[in-house]
Amino acid sequence: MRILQLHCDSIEYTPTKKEIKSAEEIEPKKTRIEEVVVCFTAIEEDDDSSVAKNAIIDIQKSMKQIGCNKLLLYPYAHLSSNLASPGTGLKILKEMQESSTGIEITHAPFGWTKAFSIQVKGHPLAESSKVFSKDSTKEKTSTALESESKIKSYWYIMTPDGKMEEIEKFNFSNHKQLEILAKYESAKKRSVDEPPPHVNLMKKLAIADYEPASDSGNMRFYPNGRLIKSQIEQYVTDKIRDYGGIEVETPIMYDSHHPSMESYFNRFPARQYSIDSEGKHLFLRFAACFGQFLMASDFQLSYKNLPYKLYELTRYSFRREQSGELVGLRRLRAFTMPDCHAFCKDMSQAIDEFRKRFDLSREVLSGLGIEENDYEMGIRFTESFYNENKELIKQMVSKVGKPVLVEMWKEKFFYFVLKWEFNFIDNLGKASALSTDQIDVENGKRYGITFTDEKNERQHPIILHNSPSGAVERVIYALLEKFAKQVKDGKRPQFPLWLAPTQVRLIPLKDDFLEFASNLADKLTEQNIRVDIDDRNDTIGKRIRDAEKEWINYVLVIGEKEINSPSLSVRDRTTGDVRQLSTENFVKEIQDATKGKPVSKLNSAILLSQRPQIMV
RNA sequence: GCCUCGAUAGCUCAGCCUGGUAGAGCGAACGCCUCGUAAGCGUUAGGUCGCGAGAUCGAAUCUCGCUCGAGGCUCCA
Repeated sequence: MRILQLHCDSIEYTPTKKEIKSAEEIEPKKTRIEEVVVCFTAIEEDDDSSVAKNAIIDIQKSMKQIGCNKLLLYPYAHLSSNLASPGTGLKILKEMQESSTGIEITHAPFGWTKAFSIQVKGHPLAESSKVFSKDSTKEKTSTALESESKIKSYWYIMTPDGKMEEIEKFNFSNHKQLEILAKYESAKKRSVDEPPPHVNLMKKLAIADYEPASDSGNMRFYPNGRLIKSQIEQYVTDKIRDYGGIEVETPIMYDSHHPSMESYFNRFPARQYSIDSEGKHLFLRFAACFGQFLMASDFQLSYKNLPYKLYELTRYSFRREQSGELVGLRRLRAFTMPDCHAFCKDMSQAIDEFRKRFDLSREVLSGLGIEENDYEMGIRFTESFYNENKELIKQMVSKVGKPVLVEMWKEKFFYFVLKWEFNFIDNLGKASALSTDQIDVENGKRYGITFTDEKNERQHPIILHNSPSGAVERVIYALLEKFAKQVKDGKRPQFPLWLAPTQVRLIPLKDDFLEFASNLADKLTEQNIRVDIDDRNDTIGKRIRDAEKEWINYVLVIGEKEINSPSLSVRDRTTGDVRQLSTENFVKEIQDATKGKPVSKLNSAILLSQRPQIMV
């Protein structure tokens, strides 16, 4: 709230014209007041009753000082560029008027254009300006964020045979990773004094980097990173569409005063980015839920259409995580999230679908190169859901084939009754969720999503929220952390061939062989193989070393021998050996290794001499 | 948000403790070399030492403030 306070001999104002629809209903007549303090007042966004009270107390104090007993509150928008909505403005103005004591107080009409003339006294205390804001600098937190810390959870380990053991009594000696997850989630543990290894790798492999000109947690992706990310995005999208997901695209920002948003806000514990635009208070989505639910609520759904699966790959979702929580590609403020919702007619259908998505998620992770022993499962449910669906839960745990972490809530705190996630455990013992799915029993109603059932009655669907891979950036993080671990164990890490930015590098020994190499490159490119040519004027050893540093799987030196022979000399990075292969067999080997995965063209100049160095 | 640490060439870093003309390697440009499976050689260019103040004859170096970044904590439904 901003106030310009003037001690006046007199003020005279005349309302001339309504400025806004919600202007006060008054008789526009000339008003004159003598010996008065006039407060030109702008009520700003975030002002509330406490601000009104503080302001009036402060004004009364100064009025006492100058010995004046008459106050005119004069709504004056021009003091601020961050005004509250007219409704709030008027409400707070009235609150100020009502909470005053022992003075004569009036206000000039709100929402009117007014003409005024004023005579200000000339003493030192006659003019002052004041700014009031909420006393606490405390951030607005959603009720979900606040209640999160109050949740009462019971922690168990469930073994593949379906037995639940209290976490304190479980013998973790053969389940070190699960122990880390359990300790990580249920208690707090451990201080690490080094940056996670993937941060260095993401720079050295020219995948991604921090962007100092943006907000923290908003990364830049270099050509290599863009290609890898794009391949993962395409793969996950293909898998979800095979499963039956229907891809859509929805806006990334929403009006926080939209009725469906306001209540969801309070059920989803995330901090948001806000954008003010033309009086609207917008926020950047922190999930794809909004868009898909709003869309689905406009669809005319029959039980015959269900389960109906909507899918969106959000580039991006935004969560304003606390600055200290951000780490490399593990935790970001802007991230790409495949999000697939299934609208189901009843719990039985939801559970059937839930099973399918569980299998889908395991398959997707495996296709990405993240295997079962790379992650640990966590499963969370309400006590009542567990009692009614023990078989489902036991079957899922048995499928994983190893003990899983269980969190059980006495009552429903969130909008879901069951949730599971696969957690990747990194080199520093940090757990982060990849795939996840939830059974949501609230949002169908909240968003007014309905379908017509067999009896021609309107019902709200149960909604599943699945991300079969988790955030794409986080998948890259998991892969890089896995690679770092392999390096530590003395192994040579390797991107799955379908993710490698360059799959084949040709090294012509001399310029004379460049043409041959180009022709070969064209041939391989036609077969959807990503091939480039190191035509730089460096020794053969140097160029092979550079290819090694880029983790390129196949290196082919092109010299006299190759030109005069039908076979290629293929240096295979996994072994370091050179093999003689015909072009056909070489192509086949690559196509077999990348079968069923998306293809993408090289995302850099084919000649290395034409590429800038990305020094990171 | 709290604590700790950091900021010097395009990149990685040395120099700072103990104040006195700004250093290396990599990379880049140019030239030599035309090479057979993890680093060939030479020359050159490239810096407002994050910003601001203080003390000093003199500051990359000491002191204070600020900005930005990173890690940890908290957090991660």
